[in-house]
Amino acid sequence: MADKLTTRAVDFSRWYGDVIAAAKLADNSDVKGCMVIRPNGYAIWENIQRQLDGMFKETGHQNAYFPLLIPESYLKKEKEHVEGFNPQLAMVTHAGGGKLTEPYVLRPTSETIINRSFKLWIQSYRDLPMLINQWANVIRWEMRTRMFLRTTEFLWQEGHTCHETEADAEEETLKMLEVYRVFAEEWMAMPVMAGRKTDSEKFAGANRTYSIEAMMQDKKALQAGTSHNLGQNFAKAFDTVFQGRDGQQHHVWQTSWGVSTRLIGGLIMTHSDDAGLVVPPKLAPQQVVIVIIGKGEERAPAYARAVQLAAELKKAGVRVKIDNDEGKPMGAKFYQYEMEGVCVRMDLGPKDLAKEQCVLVRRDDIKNKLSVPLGEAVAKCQSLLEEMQKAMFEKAKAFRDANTFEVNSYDELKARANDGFLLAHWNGDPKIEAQIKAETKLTTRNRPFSLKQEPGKCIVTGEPSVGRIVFSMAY
RNA sequence: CGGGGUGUAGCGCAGUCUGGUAGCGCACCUGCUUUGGGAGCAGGGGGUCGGAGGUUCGAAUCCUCUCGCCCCGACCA
Repeated sequence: MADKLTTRAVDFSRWYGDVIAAAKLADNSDVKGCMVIRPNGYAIWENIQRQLDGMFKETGHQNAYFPLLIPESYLKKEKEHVEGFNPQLAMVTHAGGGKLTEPYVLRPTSETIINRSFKLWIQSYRDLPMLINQWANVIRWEMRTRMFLRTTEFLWQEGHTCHETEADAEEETLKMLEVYRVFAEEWMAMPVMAGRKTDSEKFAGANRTYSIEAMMQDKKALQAGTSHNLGQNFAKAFDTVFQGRDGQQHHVWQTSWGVSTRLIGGLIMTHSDDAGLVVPPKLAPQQVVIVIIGKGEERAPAYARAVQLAAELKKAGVRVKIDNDEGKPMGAKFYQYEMEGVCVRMDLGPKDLAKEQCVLVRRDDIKNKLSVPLGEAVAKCQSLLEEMQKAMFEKAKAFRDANTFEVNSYDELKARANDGFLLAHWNGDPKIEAQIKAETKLTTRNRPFSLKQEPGKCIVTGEPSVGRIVFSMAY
């Protein structure tokens, strides 16, 4: 643990891996692309889950669980869907000592198997809307994997809903995208652009896909969440129908939306620094650590005081622990907690007690040591956590805004390819989009709602454009 | 699947060319000392050297085959 991390400037990718190892978030496993999520990493996921789950419940959704194994024939029912997912499927062909008559697919997403249930559950418009969410693991056979960002197996939630009208489905799609936006910005302190994906970037089987896109510290984009308006594509494939107010049978209008453990990768690449992990207080496994300083007998009074303070902090809902281990030098502990991303460190030793104060250090501002009277320490810890949450968002937002540019020619787009988010006019033709991708590696991220759409000329063809769209290098 | 790299202790590596029965740093364990930014000393535990086969009196080292992992591309949340 005494080793320093690779710095971001030297090698961003290695730095990312070093942070994950140093903060004990995850290990590689013996299965390619699959990772072991360690307690520190899983605690972040649990905090993400707890908050999002509450938000889903508030918007009327219920959790359910559907099988991991999906008959292959289900996937094949929706043409675009099967074409999109085929290369990524893992299949169970043998079980119970023999070959199966029909292979089972390990779910890459659950639209098909959930429609099988929707078909049974829904009879009339009175059963709508049907608002279901599932917390699950999924398997997608990826060529190239990266911890948290793209793993063969990942954890996620997938919302699946059915509605009476197309407008209701569209409203739901946008509502859940907004839930994601609020969660990303208020809980992850990660500014995102919410907007619509182009047809070539949309989900296989959807009519429209919306996403939230964040900017990482290397100026690459990360698609952090998606929400799809599925139209009646799956309903028609699975014959998911309801009797309408008009007495006739209609196919339901559906949505699906999801975020995954990829968010943890986004968290790391948005906020962490060369000293290690930085996590927003609202999601941090450990918010405060009290480090006892001193030798032998002189530690006892500090420890006794720390126990009191920790009890008060816990009562106030703060996740706190005390480090009274005398075996390690203080400095080593400081570096350790910085790598692990503990939000606030309180140093408490004989010198502090003599002055009735303690030293507080905020993780996103480690050079700034604050001396705080012990009587105010609990309140100060709480306010530091709140300030840190806000400061992290503001810092990330300032970075994103400083690396977002309008570009007005193809040459300029090429020249600035690695500079961040590039707002450019494009004629809407998928072929031009593909050409740009092939020539520059830049992809369209989305058409942000916040970006006022004014007509212009396509930077490649000079043809009319309805408005600028965001191009960026992406994960 | 193509290109490159690499497998020796938990991690990082040396040893391989020139075969002689495995070593270093960190981590870990015990004891003493130490404590306001990565501690010191002493002692200790842990590896059938990715796997299989071969050559040899003898293989981490040479030969053959095989497997895994990492990085770069095509694919993708």
